Amino acid sequence: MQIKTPPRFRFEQSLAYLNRSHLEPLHCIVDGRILKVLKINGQLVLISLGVDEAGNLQIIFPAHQPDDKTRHGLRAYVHEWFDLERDLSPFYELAACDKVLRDIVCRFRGLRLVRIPDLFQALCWAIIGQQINLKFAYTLFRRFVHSFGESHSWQGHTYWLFPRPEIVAGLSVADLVAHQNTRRKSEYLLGMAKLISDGTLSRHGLLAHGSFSKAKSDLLGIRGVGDWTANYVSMRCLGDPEAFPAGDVGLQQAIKLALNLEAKPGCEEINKLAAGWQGWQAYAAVFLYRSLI
DNA sequence: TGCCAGGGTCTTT
DNA sequence: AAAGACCATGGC
Repeated sequence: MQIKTPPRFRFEQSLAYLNRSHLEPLHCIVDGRILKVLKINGQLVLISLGVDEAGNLQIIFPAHQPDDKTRHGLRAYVHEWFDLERDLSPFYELAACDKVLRDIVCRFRGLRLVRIPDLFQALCWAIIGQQINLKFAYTLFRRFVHSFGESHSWQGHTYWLFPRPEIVAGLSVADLVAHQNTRRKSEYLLGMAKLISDGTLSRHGLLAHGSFSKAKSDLLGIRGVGDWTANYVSMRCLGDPEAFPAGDVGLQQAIKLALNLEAKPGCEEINKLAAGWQGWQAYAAVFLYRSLI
């Protein structure tokens, strides 16, 4: 199966982002291809995703050939996963004259906003990652997936699906604290799982008003979701191009390196720089994150 | 070893 | 509204 790619797309750039931690539990990368199990419309499918000679995305099914409906859903998933439907020309124009972005965008040309289509997964990843270093965040995230997710083995390798909110909603705070989550974060994760499993919170519901700012304010109403998390989820899950987690220490670090500053810039200074990124703040963040790998 | 890490809530002023 | 206390644990 083939998926035509848009201009300004280089699979390897997004691949490098996806390959930044060997603790990543939801996919593995072998010989430039992503191996991952997905559940599309209730159908399990193992995919191997890479690029063909023409530079288009190519999906191979190592296990079972899916039916047409599943293929259709998979196509939509990949479009969203790599943000293929966005025309990035305005961003590249903007970045070419920006002192922070110019060099970085040149170095990582072709990178896309790699999205986390599943809202529950995006929220959990953000919450687990709050206030701890990225390596520890991956450790906790992996432990969470391996403990409560669904596994499928094929040819000696085990593939994992992210835990369903109904499963997590049935856990206790103690279950999550035992995994070295803080008590607070455990409460947040359980609360989130309950909101999603009882239907109060959904990705569709967040986007129903067609307004990203409404979605962001709805997210902010959830316990455990502050400015950083609301922006992170708006960016990675909802695809809001203007979402920008300004307080992020990683972004601060990236800007410090890009401008060769002596100290990390504060929120105020970052917002001043970001004023020139209107409409493309999320892409600025994506390239800044990428520069740290 | 002490500071830092892809923050957030709750309380106090 | 703004500032401070507290959370709490691994990484380096």
